[in-house]
Amino acid sequence: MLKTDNILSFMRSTEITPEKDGEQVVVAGWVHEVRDLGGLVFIVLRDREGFIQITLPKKVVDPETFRKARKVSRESVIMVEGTVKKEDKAPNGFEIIPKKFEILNESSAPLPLEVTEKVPAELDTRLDNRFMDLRRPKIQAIFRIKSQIVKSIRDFLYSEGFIEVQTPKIVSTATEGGTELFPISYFEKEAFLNQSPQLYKQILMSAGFERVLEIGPIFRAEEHNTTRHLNEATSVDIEMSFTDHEGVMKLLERLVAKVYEDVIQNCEKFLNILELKLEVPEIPFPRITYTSAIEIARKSQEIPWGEDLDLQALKTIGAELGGFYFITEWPTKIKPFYVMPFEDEKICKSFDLMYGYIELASGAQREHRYQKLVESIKAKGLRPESFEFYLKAFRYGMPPHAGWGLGLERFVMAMLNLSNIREAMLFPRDRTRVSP
RNA sequence: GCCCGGGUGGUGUAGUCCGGCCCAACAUGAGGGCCUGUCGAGCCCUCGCCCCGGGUUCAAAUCCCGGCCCGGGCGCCA
Repeated sequence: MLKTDNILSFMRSTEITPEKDGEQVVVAGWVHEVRDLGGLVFIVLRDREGFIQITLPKKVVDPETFRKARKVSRESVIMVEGTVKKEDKAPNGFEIIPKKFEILNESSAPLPLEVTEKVPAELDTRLDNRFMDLRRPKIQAIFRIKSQIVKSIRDFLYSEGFIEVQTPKIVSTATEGGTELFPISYFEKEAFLNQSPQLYKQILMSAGFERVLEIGPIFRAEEHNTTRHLNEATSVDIEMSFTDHEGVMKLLERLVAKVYEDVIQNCEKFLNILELKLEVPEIPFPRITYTSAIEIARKSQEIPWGEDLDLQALKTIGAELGGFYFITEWPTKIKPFYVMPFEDEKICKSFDLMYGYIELASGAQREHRYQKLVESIKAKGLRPESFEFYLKAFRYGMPPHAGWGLGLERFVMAMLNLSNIREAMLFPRDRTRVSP
């Protein structure tokens, strides 16, 4: 029977070295492969950190253990107690000769996809069987790095005096216009899943939090079907009082550089698994105005001033600039109502952080003057009455403020050079997928 | 929403253009066997597939129609 003290004392693959030769250990994990040579059986055990070879010479191990081990199905969960043996012929220079070999849970066969990566699987098949897809070290590496990215973002922003908050995901109004919202059934009322914490983090500026951070889900009901859109994504949002767009751009580029530093320092193993070599991007990032950006885009297409940049335009600009850069001074009419215009009201204090042709973040100094804000809402064809809960916060002392929202999965995608944003989400929600 | 492309063993592909040589091939896998140094082990035997429904035809994986599902691009969007 399984002993609980074993569960508490088992070692992970990376904790064992050839120097532990002769020591008794307990290891646990999945049967990655079984190589049965007749009188000698090798079992490759896979755990969270790597692989361990379990070696069963017929003449050495007990016959019952030998029989059980050579018949165990791939991906079964096992716990092995045995002796570490220094062995140059074994991977990592050691192997384990088992005394006890316990099958904690037998796996069915055949498997829905190959964890060993001998046969590729399509993304759709992989996502349908994500629990197994995620067993592949390459896939797990993406989420180990994503975890580090989130930790790094938190650490950095906490050190800059940010307070982490949680704002509602169920909201009553179609907030910013632009994107489509998912309607939900909320008792007798109409409600939606929130597309962004924008209005709430601004209200918190009025509340005096001064610097807030939120990492949470956002929902977009767009019927897009591309490799860089999700219907549920994670947004890293910040809002900061007593600063302008320049202030939050500087914060953002420092954050990006810090995240790269931390990932390079702490995720070497996972970067190696992904065969990636990262460099900390140099800051400050180049800044180009919208007006000069369309000048570049005009090399390959017609584009009138005031139009949003389409993919073709962004590809032309991205090819010229490469890496990280900001596009600033956008036309006011293509940005949301809450952005602060310049003196010349045709352009606004809005910026996008780009990586190549991918938009990673978008931010601005916000309009904090009540009357101007109401006018701006009207100018977008929206009704100020439906924003009363928000506008109220601007009537009783709203400091000047600025902020941005960074798409976490897009950031992961950019850093790890993933070809599809779905790869950056454990259980992606797209146009057709709601399960698993 | 628009435009392309596609659905063949558990998985990934070939075959479809030009119907018959396909009661469908290859790899991986699964079941069994041999083998004491494998590390994508090797070798032998066996198992398993044409998305669904109509139609054309002597004959359909292949051609036509409808449906369902999926992928990509555009638009929109972060």
